[in-house]
Amino acid sequence: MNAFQLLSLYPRITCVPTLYFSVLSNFLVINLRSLLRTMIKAAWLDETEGIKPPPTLVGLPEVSWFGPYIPCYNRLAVEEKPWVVEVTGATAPAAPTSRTLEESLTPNQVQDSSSKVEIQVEERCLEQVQTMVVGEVLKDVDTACKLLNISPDPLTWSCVHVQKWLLWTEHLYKLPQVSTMFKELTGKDLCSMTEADFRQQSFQFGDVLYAHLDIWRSGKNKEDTGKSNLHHLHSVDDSWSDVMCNYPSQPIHLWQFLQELLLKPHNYSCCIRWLNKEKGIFKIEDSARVARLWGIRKNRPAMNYDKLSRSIRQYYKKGIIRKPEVSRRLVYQFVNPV
DNA sequence: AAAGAGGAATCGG
DNA sequence: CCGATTCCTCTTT
Repeated sequence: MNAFQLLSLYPRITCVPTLYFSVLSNFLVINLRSLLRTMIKAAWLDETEGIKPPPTLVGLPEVSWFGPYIPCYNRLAVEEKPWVVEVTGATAPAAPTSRTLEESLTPNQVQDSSSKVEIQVEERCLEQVQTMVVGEVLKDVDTACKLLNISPDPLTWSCVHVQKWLLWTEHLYKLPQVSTMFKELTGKDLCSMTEADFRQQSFQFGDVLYAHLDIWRSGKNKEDTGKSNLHHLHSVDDSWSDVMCNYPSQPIHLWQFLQELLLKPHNYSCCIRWLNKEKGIFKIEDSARVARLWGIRKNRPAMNYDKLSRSIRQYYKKGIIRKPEVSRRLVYQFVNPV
C-alpha cells in the first residue's frame, strides 16, 4: 500500500461527509492518521501472513476517527459502514511498497524488530496522503468559492457572504435550516465565535458548522503559509482588493452559471453534463439540484426548476440558449458554444 | 407527473 | 431599464 493507492481511494472518502469533516479540521487529522495507520497495518498483516483485517475495521464504531467530536454523526458513521468494507477490500490486494521489507523479514520480525522502519514508512505514507487529501479538500473549497462567488477567507465575508456560505453548507450536508440563527453576522463575527458560541446558536448542528468553518480557516492558513498553487491566478498576497477582484459580487447570468457547472464535471456531472460539448448541447440530469445550486448562488431559497427553466426559455429569443434540433427533455443547447 | 412554452406582473440592482 | 423571478395556463412527452 502506498500513498498513491490510498489517494485513489479519495473519491470514495469524499463521499463520506463525516470524513470530509475529519480530514482538515485540525484535531481530526490526527484521527484520520490513526485510521490510515490501522488500514496500513491491516494490509500488512493480510499480506505477510494471510491474517484477515481486524474486525475493528469492518465494525467502524470501534475506530475512533471521530474522536469525542460531532456526536450526532455517529449515526451517519453506522450508515456509511459499507464504505469501510469497500476500503479494506481495495487495500488488501495491492500493497507493493511493503514488498521489500517483507522479503528481508519474517512475519514475526515485522512486529518486533522492524517497528522503527515500519513507523517511518507509515509516517511518510501518512504525510503524503495527508498532504494530498488536504489538497483535494482545498480544491473543493475553491470550487465552492467560485460557485458562491465568495472569498476563500471567511474573515473577509460580509453578512451576505456568510448567508451564502451557510446555505451552501446546509445544502451540502443536508442540515436543517440553521442560517436564520446567524443573521446579521459578518465573517469576522463568525470567526471570533468559539465552538461553544456555535453550539449556543444551534444546539444540534453548531458543532458541525464550526467544524466546517474550521476547514475553510485551515485552508486559508495553508494558502498563506504554504503558498498553495490553487489560486495561481492571483498573487500569494491576497489583499482585500485582490479578493474582491477575484470574487466580485457582480450579478451572474444564468447561462454563465450553467457553463460554470458544466466546466466542473468532476463535481457536477451528476446533475448537469455535456452531451456534445462542441455543439454546446448539455443535459440537466438533476433538475432539482441544479435549481437549488442556482438558488444558493442568487440567494433565492425558493428557486426551483419550474422557475429556472422559465429563465432559460427567456434566452430563446435572445439567442443565448435554444432547444436542440431534436428536442429532448432537459436537453438544451448554447447557441454560441465555448 | 414532469417537462415545456410563453404571457404577464413584479422585483431588484 | 433589463434580466430574473414569480405565478400562471395550457400543451407535450
